[in-house]
Amino acid sequence: MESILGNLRMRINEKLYLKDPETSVLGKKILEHSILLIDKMGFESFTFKKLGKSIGSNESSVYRYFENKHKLLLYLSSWYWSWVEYRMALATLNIDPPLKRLHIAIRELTGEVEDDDRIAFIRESVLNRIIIAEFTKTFLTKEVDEENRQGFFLVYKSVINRLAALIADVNPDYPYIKSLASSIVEGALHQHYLKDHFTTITDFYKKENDITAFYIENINKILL
Amino acid sequence: MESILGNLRMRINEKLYLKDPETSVLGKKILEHSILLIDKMGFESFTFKKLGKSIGSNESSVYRYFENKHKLLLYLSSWYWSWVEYRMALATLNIDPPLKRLHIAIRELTGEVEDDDRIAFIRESVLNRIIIAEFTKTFLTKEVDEENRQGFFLVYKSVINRLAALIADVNPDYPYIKSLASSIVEGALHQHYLKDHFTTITDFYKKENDITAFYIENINKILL
DNA sequence: TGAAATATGATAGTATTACTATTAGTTTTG
DNA sequence: CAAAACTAATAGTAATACTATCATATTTCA
Repeated sequence: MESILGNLRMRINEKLYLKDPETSVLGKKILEHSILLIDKMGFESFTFKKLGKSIGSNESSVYRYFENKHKLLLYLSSWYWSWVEYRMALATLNIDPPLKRLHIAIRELTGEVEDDDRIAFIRESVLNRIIIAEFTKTFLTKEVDEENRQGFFLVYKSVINRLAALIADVNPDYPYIKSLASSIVEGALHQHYLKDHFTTITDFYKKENDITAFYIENINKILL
Repeated sequence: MESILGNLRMRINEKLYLKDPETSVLGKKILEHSILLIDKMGFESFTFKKLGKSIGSNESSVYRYFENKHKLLLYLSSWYWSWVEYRMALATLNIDPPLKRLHIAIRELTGEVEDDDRIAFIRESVLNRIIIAEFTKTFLTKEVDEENRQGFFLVYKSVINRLAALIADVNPDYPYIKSLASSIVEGALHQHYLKDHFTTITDFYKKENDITAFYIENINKILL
């Protein structure tokens, strides 16, 4: 298996930060509290001034780590997808039957997220809510092509391509492997959002979660 | 068939505007040029000041029609989904075989959009690009629940429920009818975006468009 | 027709945002 | 223990997202 399993540092593009936030106490506080604040007030209302205040520090100190809040969100997103990729790789490790491996990967990508206590300053369950509510906005911008060229979405695309590879192991003749993979990853976020805010257009309700079953049942019918 | 076929006025929640833009020359200019401007510069850079200038008018005049640019985008989105709903209803009219009717609806929802010359001040092909790039942002906000309660997303949900009804006609026993419908509507927008900006995670390329085939093939396998 | 109502355009003003720059103090490190 | 690096605080700028006011032009309808 790849080097991804060796350590718990996430793959994050260096151009996303000015100073690596994982290397200092203040940096980790910025990550921890930016997640909590964005979750609480939404990305549009979130500002570096408010973040500075909430960590007993200052706007200008936050700016020394991140150019702007968009880059910070890209950083948190990369962190998240890198963490998901790691969990996906780990969960499918040593699983030989391709279909079983695919199901396990889909479970990791579409299921509920629990906190990972190995990383104290990131609340993964909260970060997951941010990804559901805010991630799509990171690429729906006029700067996508330039930022994509700079590699800001590499980890996200890597997760999708990993899923695509597992799909290909099950049925290499299916003609839309990549679109199926990207549909599942994005669609799962969307269904989670709908279950919390638009219950009349999903079959899922707050507590009970069959989103994983929905995707597994569909992919079985599509590929087999 | 419903009253929707009787006239070409779109179903738009009255709380979305202060003064109905379809009732005046200036109002129609606001609609026409806001579409062109948002498409050109992206929603984040778009301002009422720039819009006023581009129509040879004034910021304050635009504010007399719309409270803010978010409401304007909600207005344009409602207009779009209302137009799609109308086209969907028309295209499936008098088509009896349920599967054929479903395929036709999916073609309307996932295919390329051409301008509708009956409405001079709306360039539907451009509005479609805006929906692909900006619509998702209209509901990924902290105000969703309140705005949903006010009915700002009724037309969108109506399109999805109409698709869900067509799915139920083909296979009423499928357990995830609504989620399948919402996945297709949102997923099609996403795949169109990917084909223009993230070619490594779709099977579709700029010119050639098989997005419709992707959804029809999948839904056949899922439902039959 | 002419007064009243309505619509538009222009300007000014406010609070907030998204920064940049500077400086002074504090902590780390070689 | 001196130099370097880091942090906090403050001030300042341009742009945004409005609100308010007023003058003028246009419409309407009595």
